[in-house]
Amino acid sequence: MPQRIALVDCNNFYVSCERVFEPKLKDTPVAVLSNNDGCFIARSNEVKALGVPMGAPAFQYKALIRKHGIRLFSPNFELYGDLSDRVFATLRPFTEGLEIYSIDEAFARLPQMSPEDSEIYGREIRQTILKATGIPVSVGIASTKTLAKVALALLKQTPEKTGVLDIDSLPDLDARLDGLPVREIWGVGHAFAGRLDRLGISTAGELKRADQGQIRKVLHVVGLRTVLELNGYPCLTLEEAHDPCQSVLCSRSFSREVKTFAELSEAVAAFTARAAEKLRKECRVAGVIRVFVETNRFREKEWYENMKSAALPRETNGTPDLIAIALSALKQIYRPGRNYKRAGVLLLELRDERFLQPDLFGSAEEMKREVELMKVLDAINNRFGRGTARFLAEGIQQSWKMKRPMKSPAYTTRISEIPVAKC
DNA sequence: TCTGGGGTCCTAGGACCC
DNA sequence: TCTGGGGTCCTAGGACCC
Repeated sequence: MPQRIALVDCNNFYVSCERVFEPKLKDTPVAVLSNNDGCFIARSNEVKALGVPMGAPAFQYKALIRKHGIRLFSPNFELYGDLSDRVFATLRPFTEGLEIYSIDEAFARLPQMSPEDSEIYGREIRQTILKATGIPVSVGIASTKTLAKVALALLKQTPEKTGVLDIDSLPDLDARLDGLPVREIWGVGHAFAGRLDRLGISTAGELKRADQGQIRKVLHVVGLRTVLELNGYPCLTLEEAHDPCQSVLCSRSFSREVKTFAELSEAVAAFTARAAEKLRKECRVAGVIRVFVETNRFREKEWYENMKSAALPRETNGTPDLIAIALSALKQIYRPGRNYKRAGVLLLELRDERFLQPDLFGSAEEMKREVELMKVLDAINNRFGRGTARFLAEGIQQSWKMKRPMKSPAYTTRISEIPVAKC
């Protein structure tokens, strides 16, 4: 019997998180915007039905927002991350292996059972997660990851909202695949869909039956794997272990345009500090740091972007060393007279911090002191909130900082913000 | 006026080496 | 006049995902 893979996907996840703590928002139009309240990054079904696409800029929909009373939120990733942890902790006991794929979805290996039984099992998972966390999920079940994704796509087409589908329970699967646009397939993006269209392939069914040699030529091995998976041959394994990360990125758009080197360097220092913090949390050290800046690509006639990578004299995850290198890299790409809208810091060539060793001219003592200092810094910021203790280079006012005026409280992670029950 | 952020993997092409 | 072949490493860019 082939393996059973379930894809558990949280419905409209960020919106669902907000609704957990404001139940009256159920069945009303709700959306979550990106930082600076720029774009739609999550939409309730009601907002989707109004025709607001994913990633749409909010300012273009002002009239619609007002007309339908769409309730907007600034993003609250602290809340979403915590609820995500709870959802997957609830899911885990139902599975024989779990791959947490993103903040709102996970692949799970299910015990062997028939499609009928697996749907019953899926509904039990759904009920349990809903009861434990308040988050509604959908479950797609199949013999490969790609087909489990297809099951979810087919689920969305069906009017009856059971929320669970085992693809092998469908008597008319081939007909359903012929009705599914190829762009809906996991692994087929904008560019691949265009190339497939030129081959006369526009549906999932056609892709499944496509000539594999031709696919390999046009979409390379990545596309070939997708075709094999559609045919029930697993090519993508369940990645149960959390792979150590290969890179750490911190980038932000500014709330306004930034002109001076002083302000830009504050921002880059702050992003570096944040990236270093993430690095330490993952117990990694970086060998290379890359800094990039960008003007507003929607407005500037002469759009400017540039980046500079710099090797670190020794691998580290200490904020002061990283800031020093980042700022000297920034100096090389900063051009006066530009209006910068975005900047970022990328840490690369990461390694496990256990392999850290002092460089030829540094002392082990010094290194130890730095590690201790970072531990204290992280402990303070964990306890009292991010940025409580920071480096002067990051600035004090930080007036360029992104804005989140409509953010909900950190209901589940800050003692001062937990909901209060009133009788 | 106002357009997100964080990742991974793969390929192509150039530099360089023997 | 005649000017190889194979390998690795690096980087940039493309493609995908949520």
